[in-house]
Amino acid sequence: MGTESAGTEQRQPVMSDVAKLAGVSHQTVSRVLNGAPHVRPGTRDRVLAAIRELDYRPNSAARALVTRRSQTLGVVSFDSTLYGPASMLDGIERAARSAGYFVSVASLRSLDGRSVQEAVDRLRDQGVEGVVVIAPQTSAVSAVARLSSSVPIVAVGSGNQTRVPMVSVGNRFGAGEATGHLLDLGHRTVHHLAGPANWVESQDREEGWRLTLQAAGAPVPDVERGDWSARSGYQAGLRIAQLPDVTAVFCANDHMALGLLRALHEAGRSVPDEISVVGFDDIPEAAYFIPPLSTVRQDFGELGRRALELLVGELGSTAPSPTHAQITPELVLRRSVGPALRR
Amino acid sequence: MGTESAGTEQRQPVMSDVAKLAGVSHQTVSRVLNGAPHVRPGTRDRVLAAIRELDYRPNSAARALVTRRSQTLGVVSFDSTLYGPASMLDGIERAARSAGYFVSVASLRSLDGRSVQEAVDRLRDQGVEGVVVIAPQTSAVSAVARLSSSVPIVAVGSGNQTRVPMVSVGNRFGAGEATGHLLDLGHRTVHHLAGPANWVESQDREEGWRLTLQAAGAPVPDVERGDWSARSGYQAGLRIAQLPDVTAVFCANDHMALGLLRALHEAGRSVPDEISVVGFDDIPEAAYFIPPLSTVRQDFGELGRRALELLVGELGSTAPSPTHAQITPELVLRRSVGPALRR
DNA sequence: GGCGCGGATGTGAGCGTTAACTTGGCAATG
DNA sequence: CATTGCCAAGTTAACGCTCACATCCGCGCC
Repeated sequence: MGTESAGTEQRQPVMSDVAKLAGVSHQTVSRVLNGAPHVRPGTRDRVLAAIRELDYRPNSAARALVTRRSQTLGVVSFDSTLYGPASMLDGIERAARSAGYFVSVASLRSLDGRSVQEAVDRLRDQGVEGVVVIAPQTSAVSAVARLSSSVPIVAVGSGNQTRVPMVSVGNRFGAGEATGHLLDLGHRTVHHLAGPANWVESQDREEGWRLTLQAAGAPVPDVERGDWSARSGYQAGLRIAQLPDVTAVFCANDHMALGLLRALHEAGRSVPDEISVVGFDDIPEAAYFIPPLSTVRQDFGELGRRALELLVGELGSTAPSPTHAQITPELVLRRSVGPALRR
Repeated sequence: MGTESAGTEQRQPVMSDVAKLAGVSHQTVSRVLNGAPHVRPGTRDRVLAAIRELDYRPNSAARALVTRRSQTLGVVSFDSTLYGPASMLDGIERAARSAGYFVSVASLRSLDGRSVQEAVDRLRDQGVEGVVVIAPQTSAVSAVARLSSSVPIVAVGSGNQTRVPMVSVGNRFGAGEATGHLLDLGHRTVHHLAGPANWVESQDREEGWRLTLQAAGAPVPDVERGDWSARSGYQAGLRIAQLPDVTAVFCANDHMALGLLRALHEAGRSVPDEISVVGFDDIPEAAYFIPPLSTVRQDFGELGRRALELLVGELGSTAPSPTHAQITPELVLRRSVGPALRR
């Protein structure tokens, strides 16, 4: 008459249920589950059959408790709505899965260090074994650097911080390629529509642009600045369209380039005949802008994968080696660039 | 001389360490942690001080083991690189956090039912308390419906499946609004650039378009079909540009509309003078297409939030009530539409 | 002034698993 | 034929927490 009286109780089967059914001890079931040696094939088969029959699932909490390993990694992401972060998250998840890990996410509300610390703590409380931080703002990066945490952390996408292992894109290189190409086409100089000043990515791309101009002895125009959005690109574009001597613009990302293209279009300045435009990222839509946008391609998925690889390596060894992997971006030429006409 | 000899051992503090330091029993610590009543303020303070001093963190695995609650929800997502899924994921995560849950993600490799089952199982093995499935393909939706799972599931974004609680967008309504508006402007009929045939979203939008045309007694042209990408929109656009009598096109999403706009531009067919175009989604860039795209806005973040709300409700009650919430999209007018000229 | 009562705290068991031993065999060895 | 050694299991004890219950204390009551 107890609560267990009904034969078909709701209770999930546990290891000892399987053991009983297979006529072995629970430890043998554990051995089978973990692929431990010294189990006779026949025994193994009986256990596996029992597992199937009961539809037994090991309890991950119990396992985590005793092994002290949760098989879970955390990802801290700033604005996972953007194409870049979303792609990285995707890459990380796929890589994590094939490495046998689960992925738990935590979005940041704001960019300050406290928010990063909070997110990492949250993940840590959940018991993640390691954390990937996708937080390209300088403030966040330095926050990560001074993070007090017992779990391994790797940062992704940016920065030259040395204390934290990191995988990043050759932003300076990519910016240099874009700028250099425009100069080679005969443009006297190249204007720059930069990203937010507090993003490492912005800073690096701007630096790559500036250094290339200086190396070529070209004048360095004032920088226009946006916030990565098409809207901000449009507004900057309205200003740029007023400048009489602009013949080439390098944009820090494709979305702003989209806005710029529209502003130039409305101002009646033809791209690429009057003005050449190059973006950064190579989002899937870039090839379908009007005109198709030349841009610097970066492989976000690969970025995520490499970050995870780094993190898993970190987990294996006890040495917190501050590695710094880098991915090389690639200039993709489309119709938005052309030779300088007036000169 | 034992391994514990060093005063500064690595071992994470546990509840009994806190208890010892505070001069109470572990149970009292537990009470403080869980906000249980019957703890004297002074005692509480001593415990809190001890917790702070040791930087104690409760072990979530141990707690999950005994409470049988992991405080974790799972999200199954198809292509979290796309704007829609990424935004929903973001909305879900934020909502989950404020409801006190962690979020674990699992991306699908392919669309078939097996893959969905696999992802849900994976999450379940991890011990999630509930699952949100963002899987708009018909195959996935029906897979969810017949999913054998002990955890509550809600689907998001699509479908008219009754067995599973779901929150979706009024796709038919939105499509009808768009189509109706174009007809009101005097267009004899409206062409449709549809999404993949196996997506519920495509089907619903197509149906909304078709019904509106029929209700208005307008002829129903053959449907062009893409795969949501700008590339496919461009290719369809090249075909559409050949058709002499097209004056209005309703696209199943904004990305395809972008491709369409470029194809029309290249073919020398002016938008909106010759052809009006309406998209669906209102991605942030839509306002910066050339020309700015009229589209049907859907609030993905809200969608995610509502899905989570539904799931949490499901968790509370034992009754698996198949609710079906719906979000109403909104037509946003921009310069890509105009009155029909020839008539 | 003994009694009951409820607030504050302690005790012990158990969640489901793995780790570390222990125990039986049986074949190879001297 | 006793001894070693290894394979194939079983037994027991954690892991760190919460739950149910037991205990202690001081107070108001008749």
